[in-house]
Amino acid sequence: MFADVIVDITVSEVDKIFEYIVPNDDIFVGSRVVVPFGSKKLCGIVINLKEKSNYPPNRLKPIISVLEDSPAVTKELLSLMRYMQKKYFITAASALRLFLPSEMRLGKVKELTANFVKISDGIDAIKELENLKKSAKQQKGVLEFLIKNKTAKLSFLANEFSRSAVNALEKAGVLTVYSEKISRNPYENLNFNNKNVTLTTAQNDAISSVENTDKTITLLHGVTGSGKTEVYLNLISKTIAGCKTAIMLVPEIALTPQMLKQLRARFGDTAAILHSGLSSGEKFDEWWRIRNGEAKIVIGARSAIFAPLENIGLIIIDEEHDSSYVSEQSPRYKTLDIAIFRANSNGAKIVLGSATPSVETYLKAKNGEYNLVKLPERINKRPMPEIIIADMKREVRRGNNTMFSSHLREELETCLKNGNQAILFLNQRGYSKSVICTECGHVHKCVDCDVSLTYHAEDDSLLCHYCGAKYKMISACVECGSKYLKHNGTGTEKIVYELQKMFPTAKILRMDRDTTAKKEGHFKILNEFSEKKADILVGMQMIAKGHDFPSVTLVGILDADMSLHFSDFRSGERTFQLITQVAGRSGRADEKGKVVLQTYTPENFILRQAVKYEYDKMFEHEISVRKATGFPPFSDIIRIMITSENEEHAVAVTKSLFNEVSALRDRFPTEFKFLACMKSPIKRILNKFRYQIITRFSVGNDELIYRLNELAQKYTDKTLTAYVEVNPNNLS
DNA sequence: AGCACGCCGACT
DNA sequence: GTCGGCGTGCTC
Repeated sequence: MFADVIVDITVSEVDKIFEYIVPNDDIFVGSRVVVPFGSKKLCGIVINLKEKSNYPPNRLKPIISVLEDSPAVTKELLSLMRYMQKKYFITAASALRLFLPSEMRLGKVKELTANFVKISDGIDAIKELENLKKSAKQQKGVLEFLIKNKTAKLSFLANEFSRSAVNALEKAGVLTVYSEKISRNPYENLNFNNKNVTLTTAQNDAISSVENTDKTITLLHGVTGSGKTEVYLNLISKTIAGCKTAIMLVPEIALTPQMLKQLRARFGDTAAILHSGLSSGEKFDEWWRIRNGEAKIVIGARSAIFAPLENIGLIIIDEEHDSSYVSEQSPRYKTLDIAIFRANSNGAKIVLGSATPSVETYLKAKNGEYNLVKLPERINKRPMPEIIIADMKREVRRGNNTMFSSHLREELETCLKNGNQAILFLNQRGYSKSVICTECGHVHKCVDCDVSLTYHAEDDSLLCHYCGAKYKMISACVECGSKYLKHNGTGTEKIVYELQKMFPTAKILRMDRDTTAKKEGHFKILNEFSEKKADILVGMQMIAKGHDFPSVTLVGILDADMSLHFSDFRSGERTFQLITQVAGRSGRADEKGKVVLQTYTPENFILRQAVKYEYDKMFEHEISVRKATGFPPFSDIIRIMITSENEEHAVAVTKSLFNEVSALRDRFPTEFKFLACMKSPIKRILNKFRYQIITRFSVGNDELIYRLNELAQKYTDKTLTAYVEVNPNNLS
């Protein structure tokens, strides 16, 4: 027998099938194997078994070994691999890597073992207990425990009683110490409290709508606090009861623990967690629990969509509008594409949940392509928090040049006086956005990127937020030597500093990438805040996502304009989503929440709708603009990005690529709506110059996208990369 | 991606 | 005369 094998090398030159001789019969399609490849041994996946080979028999080599008794990759995932290969122009090997924990590359499988203790065979433990010396209290304890529980972890016994007591008993032959494979259990110290909830009529209606629709995808449009999570949990419960499995995706790793908590409370160990933040060992163990059917529910961030579940009945994508569902680095896949593929091959349903769906999704729901379900009211009919606009132009006119409007200041005072908590939101980390010389106007930039450096007061450094480079703070301008440097733009660090001056006794916490860098950093800060150990939490977008703080009564959005005037066709809807999400953090318990939204453009249409929670009006407005301008969802924006350390080379390649794409446009004139080439807005990152060709054409023209990919690949070599992005999240 | 094979310059 | 530079091409 012969096997078609994909070897674990992710370059396009080796993206083909290699044939091997199968030495014995314990092999399946999807099995992981070790094969000789040139002068090396490599790991590979069997994608086909056959009786005949096309390759010269004298050059065929045999498979060295089969790594597991059962196939690691299911047939469904193998066909997903082929789908992704075509759709995203990626190698089979890089698709397969998404399906397997990284532990399983190179065949370096580590299993975690622990030492266990049991009563030795043929020993009468009760008798031994009587024979113990009266002084041997610890040994007595160990024996009694083992009589009750049969086995125990050595580390547990050593801790609870004493290591020497166990040693003594082992020496006497009463106990045996043995080692056994164990599963790591991520978040095992989460405590679960199962509360029984009665569903509202709206929630029940939503559930039956998902169950009864003949459409694959349901959009669950529920305002913040409308109880979407309960709907998810019930749908999962019904899926499991029907002997099927479920995947639940949340936008951020930081949100998985609290979701897992709720799933474990209800479903126990059948819930598994899968995301890139787990240690590789944890990931490996959870992956196998899913693969062998022990776990039937998978919770995770984007990559959990590749969970090795079989017989999937339900896929939930919570906060579907979130940009994290699109992978920005290669392989650039869209989570919904994958979800639809898997739903189709399993006969599963997809539920997209959001308070502020992306306009693309909402349009499809309104057009009847998706089933649309609404949860228009908050649980217990709590009112939505009141959003007050603070006009910062007027503040400036009154001589207030701080980041705090008088309105926000007053609200903060009342909030603190009443012993409540506040959250302040700002989308800029660090102390100041940039450092500028007041004499010559030079802005200090990163050596490798065309990006201004952000000052971080914490360690008196300048940080590049694109490549992560860290520099010592300068004392004089590098251009003219002037000592008069000015900080431009305010970041979270500076906000904390100024807040502390305003409210000297208040305890303030800051949450951004800098303070959460350590493992479980999120947890620590959020816990501290929810335990009311701090009065004010200052942070970036991450604090806006799904965390519940019952005593928060005030939310301040310090700079609502920052995202609004971002030069991106999605900035309007993004701003609306952000405001709604942040506002949702306020007034969760009995007290009504308030939101102060600071802006220099209070007349802006999007802001005025956000204040009234008028999602539909925002949608109508956005969709009419997109229709008039031919932007998504009425077209796909395709960007070909050309990056190289050699600028001339990049320019030359951009030109020839542009000519080729132009020729393509001339052949399909009705498809193309726009075509241009230009320098990228950030023209250099990590010492690579960035040029781009931007085009818009008819929605879903996979054929054309494939051709552009072919063109881009043709120009890619060691010194230059060209790649295609479809509807990228940002165009910088 | 590795790695071997292979053809030209600086050295003991 | 030999060591080694990294260009080119192959891996079932």
